[in-house]
Amino acid sequence: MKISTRSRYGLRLLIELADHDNTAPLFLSEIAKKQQVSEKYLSKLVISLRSCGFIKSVRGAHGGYLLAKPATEINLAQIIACLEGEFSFIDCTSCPETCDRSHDCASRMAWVGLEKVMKGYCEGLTLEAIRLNPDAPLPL
Amino acid sequence: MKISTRSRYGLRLLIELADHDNTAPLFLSEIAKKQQVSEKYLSKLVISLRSCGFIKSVRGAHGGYLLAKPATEINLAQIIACLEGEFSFIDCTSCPETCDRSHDCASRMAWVGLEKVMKGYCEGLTLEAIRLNPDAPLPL
DNA sequence: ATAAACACTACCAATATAGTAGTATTAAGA
DNA sequence: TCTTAATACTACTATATTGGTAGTGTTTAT
Repeated sequence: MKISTRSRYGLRLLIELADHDNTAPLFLSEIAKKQQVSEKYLSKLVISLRSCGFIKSVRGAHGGYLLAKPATEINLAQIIACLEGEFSFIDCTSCPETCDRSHDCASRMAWVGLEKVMKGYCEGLTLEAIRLNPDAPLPL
Repeated sequence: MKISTRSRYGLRLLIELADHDNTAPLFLSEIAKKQQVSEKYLSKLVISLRSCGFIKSVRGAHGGYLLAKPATEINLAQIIACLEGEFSFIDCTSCPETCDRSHDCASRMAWVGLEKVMKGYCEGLTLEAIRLNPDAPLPL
């Protein structure tokens, strides 16, 4: 039940972009260096982030990446959904057919509730709020 | 970020025990059959569940398993911690040393908050409450 | 033209998860 | 006391996921 490095690195990358003056693009090489992460690996993440509409890229020399929309309009639930494929803690919550006991499963109820709580928190937390690093991590 | 089958099966097994009259032990073979899961696989889970003090076993013929304490005194956070090894969504929350940027990491705050919310929910949900299948968090 | 940057595809390695096999131990009951 | 039904334990294998690399193609400022 660990969050993957995709989400971890991806969020950090977005924070980096949000922190940066958004008029000029940021090189991936620069982000990679600053975060001490493989540029090649990040280059796979940005494809997802771009297709989800969080960032836009500038190709060619002096290219790079910038946020495609204000950090106030991106929330953690969206970022996770983008990088993990979907926001789901267990398959039978979104797709009851994956298990034939879904119709009457006490344990499923617990998982559905947990996922709901997680989603609520993440939807309420914007990239901007994360970036500003509130010393109290505002629980729901 | 999926919950593992260990936790899923483990929770279902505990519910089975909680549903059962706790004076006589339940065979693992019976639980496995009822849940249509490999008995061998369950036999590994019960070792963890027993060492965490949730269940007790009766060896020999007519043996089996029963709850070691009331279902009201076991909560979901404990069950997850038992079966996943620990209740942790990301390593740097409980152990900042795993990452050298922990001291000032905006993204870490977000994960700490998420984990806190998850833990809060799970600690508040007892096995008994799960078993009783509250109509609360139930969309199918 | 050249070099700097992203875009894309394919692959490999490491780890974690899921599941199996087989043996040892315990205890009820004939 | 022998047999049988059950848990206890150790070791192994298979599969899936994750993390990461390699290499080539494309775009564009200079």
